[in-house]
Amino acid sequence: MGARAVTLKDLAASLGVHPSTVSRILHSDSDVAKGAASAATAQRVRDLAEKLGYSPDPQATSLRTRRTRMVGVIVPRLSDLVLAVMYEGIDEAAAGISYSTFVMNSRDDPERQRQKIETMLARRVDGLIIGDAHLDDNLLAELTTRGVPFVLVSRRVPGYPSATCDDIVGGQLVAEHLWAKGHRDVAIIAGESYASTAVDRTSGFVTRWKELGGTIPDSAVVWSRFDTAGGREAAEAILQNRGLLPTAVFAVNDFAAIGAMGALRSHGLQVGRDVAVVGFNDTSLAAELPVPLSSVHSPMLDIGKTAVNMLQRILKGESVTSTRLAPSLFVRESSAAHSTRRRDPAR
Amino acid sequence: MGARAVTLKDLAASLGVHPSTVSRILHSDSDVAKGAASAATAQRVRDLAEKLGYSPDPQATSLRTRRTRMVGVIVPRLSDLVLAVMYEGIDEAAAGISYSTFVMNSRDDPERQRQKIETMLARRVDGLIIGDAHLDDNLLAELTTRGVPFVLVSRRVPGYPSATCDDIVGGQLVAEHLWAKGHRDVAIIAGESYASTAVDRTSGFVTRWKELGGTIPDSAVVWSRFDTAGGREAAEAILQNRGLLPTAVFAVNDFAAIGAMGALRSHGLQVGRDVAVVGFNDTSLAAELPVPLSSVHSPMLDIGKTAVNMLQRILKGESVTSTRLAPSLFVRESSAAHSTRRRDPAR
DNA sequence: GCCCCATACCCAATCGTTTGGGTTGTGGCG
DNA sequence: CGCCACAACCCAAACGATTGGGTATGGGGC
Repeated sequence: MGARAVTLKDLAASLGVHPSTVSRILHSDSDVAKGAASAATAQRVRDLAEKLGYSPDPQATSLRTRRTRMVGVIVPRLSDLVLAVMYEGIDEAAAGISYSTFVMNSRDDPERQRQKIETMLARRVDGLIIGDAHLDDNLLAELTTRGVPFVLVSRRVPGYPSATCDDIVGGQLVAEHLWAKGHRDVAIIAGESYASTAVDRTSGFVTRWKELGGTIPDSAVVWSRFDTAGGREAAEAILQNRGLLPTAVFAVNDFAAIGAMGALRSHGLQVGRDVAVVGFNDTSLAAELPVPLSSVHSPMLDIGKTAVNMLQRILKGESVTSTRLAPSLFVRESSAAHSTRRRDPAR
Repeated sequence: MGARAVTLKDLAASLGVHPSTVSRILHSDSDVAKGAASAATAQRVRDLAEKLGYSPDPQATSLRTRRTRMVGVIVPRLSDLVLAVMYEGIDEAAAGISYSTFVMNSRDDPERQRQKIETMLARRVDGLIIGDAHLDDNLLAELTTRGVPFVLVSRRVPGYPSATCDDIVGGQLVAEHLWAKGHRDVAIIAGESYASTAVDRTSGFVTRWKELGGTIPDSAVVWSRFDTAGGREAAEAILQNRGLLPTAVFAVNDFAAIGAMGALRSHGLQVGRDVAVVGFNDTSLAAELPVPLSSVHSPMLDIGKTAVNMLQRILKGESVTSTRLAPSLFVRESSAAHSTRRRDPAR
């Protein structure tokens, strides 16, 4: 780097005061560091710091204070739009309280997950935001016993603090919508069973569906990957099952929904007329697709910001409770029509 | 954090040697730190370090060595799939040489861009990878005079080291493809004029098109945002222009292409039959869309990795030359058909 | 027997900040 | 006039690692 950065000592030397005095002055949030320096001196110090563009060395500060003001964020994939947006919320909120964030991709692989967490801890992050929690792993228990502060985001795991969308309610909204549109035969592309998002959205849907008087066979719930290819495969599986013939498909993720739309179209079905499709997350793409996709909006930015707030409180030693933010359904062309097709096993 | 981390001094004390000895042993990549310690001692040290899970404090190390092994990455938006994938490449390559990366979003806003760069420099990153370079800004010149090491990624600016796709060739590929399919009236959704990706892809297309004997009026080149909504608006503008009536549309970005497909469909045109559409980047979505989208594949992961390699060489003081990685065209249903529609001004 | 030279270490300064504890000097009060 | 409080500073020891120098010890060569 070009010019040697200006240090506290430099400032102190050129003003003829002691570094510690400069430190105290620059630190005090009050206008005058009470007891540390005269108002005049304080002003001189601040002026010079400003003029020379002094910025404290975070490494030195961290070394002394034992806090890095860095948080580690771990997500399945950053190229998953949903997590990318949450991360934007996280980063924005973190920047607002002058924290910096490290992100890493775990690809939802438990081993990689541990490894990434270790490298973040080796970097001495103050805490973690975990976006790839698995329901069936004891990683979180280990972190707790090691005393690592963390919050979950996107996915929840009972017993640990999390900021998520209320996925159960989200699933219910879809159930109510499809029921109201006259659908009685539905299938669910349910996502990965280790993710609470998938489980909750599915169970929310199924529970409400049954409350409304509907039935839904186990074979109508297809677990899948969250991406487009996964959605396509799941839809193929559904179409293969001659006993089903759903008039509507609920995919717990927009990308899976897009894949499903592709598969349905390949089978000569027109989405929005022959079959309804509803996704989840209301990613920016949903409204803009050739056939606009109905989707449950989850407040991804806010979820990210909430996670940061929670982590901040945990770092302060306060206790927090998990937050579930309210989703809302956006009905678009893919599921706007009333169901006309009746069950027709002879098709 | 729970247990106090174990330090060099701890290791030294419990083995009865001096911290500096431990440091030298743990440092030497060779089996024995030559001249520093006996093989036996070295082994004892390494064993204990392993057993106690010693990991050096990066803050302390950085303070002393004046290098943080962190690189700052700045992108327009991480929720832009293209940059997200490049970032994955960057992060992977960086992790491979035990560097960590900070990412920040500039939203392509020059002020925000500067501000984010300043906070990265305040964090004392060793270098920058810049993914949102504007052709018309002198930020890069400033960084150069300040002696900040950086490389550009995704977008290039003449005179600065960059790792990009060869966008000119990419544009040419599309021109050749559409020409071969019999199209003679085309429109371009050109992207943001401050981004080399947009400019190069467009000029590559136009140049080749003219070489092939085609003509393309200025009004057929519509500058736009890179996202879905931008593509939709641009397509609307093209359709509004009664003088055009293109049989094919080239969008310099897949998301813009998706938006355009939506607009075309709203106007009763069937993509792949009535009008061809070609995108750029070959994002994971392209192949999976209801109407699979032809797209120019750009090796995003490799671009990211290349950028890291280049930065590493710059940090070592070596000189580097910009790299342009070869694109390749994937033809899919959206542009597979031969053009049948002839110019029909009376439509 | 003496000198020299590896070998195997130890010492201490240093990176830039923070922070608990001095140390002056001045003014006010009784 | 003596004392005390207070303002306005200074001092020095950390934090954990690195690194350019020492310094004992022992063995080999002559």
